[in-house]
Amino acid sequence: MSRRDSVRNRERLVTSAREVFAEHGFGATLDDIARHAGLGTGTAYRHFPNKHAIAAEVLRDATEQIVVDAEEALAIEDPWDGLVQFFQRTASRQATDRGLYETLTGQGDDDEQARIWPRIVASVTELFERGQRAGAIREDAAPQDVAAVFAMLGPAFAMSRTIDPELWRRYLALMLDALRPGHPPLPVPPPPAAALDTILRSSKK
Amino acid sequence: MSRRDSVRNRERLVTSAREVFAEHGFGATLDDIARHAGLGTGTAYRHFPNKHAIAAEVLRDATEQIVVDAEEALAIEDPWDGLVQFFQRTASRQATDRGLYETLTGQGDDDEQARIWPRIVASVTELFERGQRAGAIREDAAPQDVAAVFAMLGPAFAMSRTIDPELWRRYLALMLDALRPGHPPLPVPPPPAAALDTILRSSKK
DNA sequence: GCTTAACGGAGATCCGCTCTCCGGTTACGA
DNA sequence: TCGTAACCGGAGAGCGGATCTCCGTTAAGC
Repeated sequence: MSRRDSVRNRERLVTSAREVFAEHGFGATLDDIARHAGLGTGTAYRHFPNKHAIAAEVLRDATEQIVVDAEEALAIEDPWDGLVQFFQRTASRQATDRGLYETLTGQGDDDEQARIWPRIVASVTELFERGQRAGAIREDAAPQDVAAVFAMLGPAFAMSRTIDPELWRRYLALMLDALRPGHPPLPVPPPPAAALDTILRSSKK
Repeated sequence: MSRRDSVRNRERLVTSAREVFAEHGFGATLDDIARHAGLGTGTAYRHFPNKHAIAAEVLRDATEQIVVDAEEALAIEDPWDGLVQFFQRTASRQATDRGLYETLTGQGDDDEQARIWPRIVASVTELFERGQRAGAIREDAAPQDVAAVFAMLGPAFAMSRTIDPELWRRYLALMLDALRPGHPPLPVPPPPAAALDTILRSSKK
């Protein structure tokens, strides 16, 4: 049987990783995580072969929540309200969890992004098209634009971190206003749906 | 007197730097620039003590253009048309010049940003407030939001690079629609004007 | 042609991150 | 209570990527 301290330290590491990734993003070091947990690096590497392994464990919960957000949004009768709730909840999570933003956005753990992405896309597309059929969303927008909106919120999250934790709500509201009907037609067609996965990976080298 | 080949090589380096910074951003290496110019690293370091020095020379022209854009926009009678032209021209420059975006956004050369920033802010504030007085811009927007909009366009520029060079126009149009009057009030006040310089530095460590 | 400034690029140096190794410590069973 | 296996900690080896130097070679200018 395994020792009590070993079990306890593993938990501490996971908790620490959650906090460190949230605050400093995926660029954080396993050493950082260990130190933040009050443990040595050796201990960290005994429990997890590398950063990827511990990240996988931490990220799964966070990304899974996004899917839940989308499903809960679909349960709301009013299509626009549903979309707004989805955006707000999901954005709120990303505003306080830099690692989550990076993962969804293709700047973090590729495997986890690949795993969760199709499921998010499926739900969001449904949510979006429902809103569009109901006339709550402008005709010339496309589901792909949702991904773009989240990508563009990234800098807003960064500003929130240094200026005012709630600032991102202002810019999300701005984007939502733009998605309403009653605007002149958009000048360029949306990116092809097939490019959806590439959309956010773009900032990569 | 200095040798002709020396003069020629210096020019080649500057041209090369312009191209390399535009394509790969400020993270590019002096070695990269030298190789792209078809010259050796030693040559690069003889002409410029470090990356900062050559960047300063290259960036000045590019940032200066932004100021010109703003002034030209002020010369247009219709306040809204002026603002749109400013956004389109300046965004167009940034879409094709990654180094320029990074500089304006505080992810590149800090000195050059500090140098040009006040002048851009002055012009843009005037441009923006003129539009607002004319009722072309929603009441609850603020000049600071312009900086935020440019920050948020960053991911759109990245997408343009990999998907379609003109794609950023779609998302700029989206943001401009949102700046028009006739929307529900924004939920959070704009960042303080004093935070303007910090706004974009946010993505930094 | 000769002198000498300028060139080129291999490699020294630095830096930050990843991961290992092993002496010291501690939990747990007998 | 004691012995031992399991676990801990953190110094530092290894690695990769960037910056910058050094010096033998090249060619411009007279």
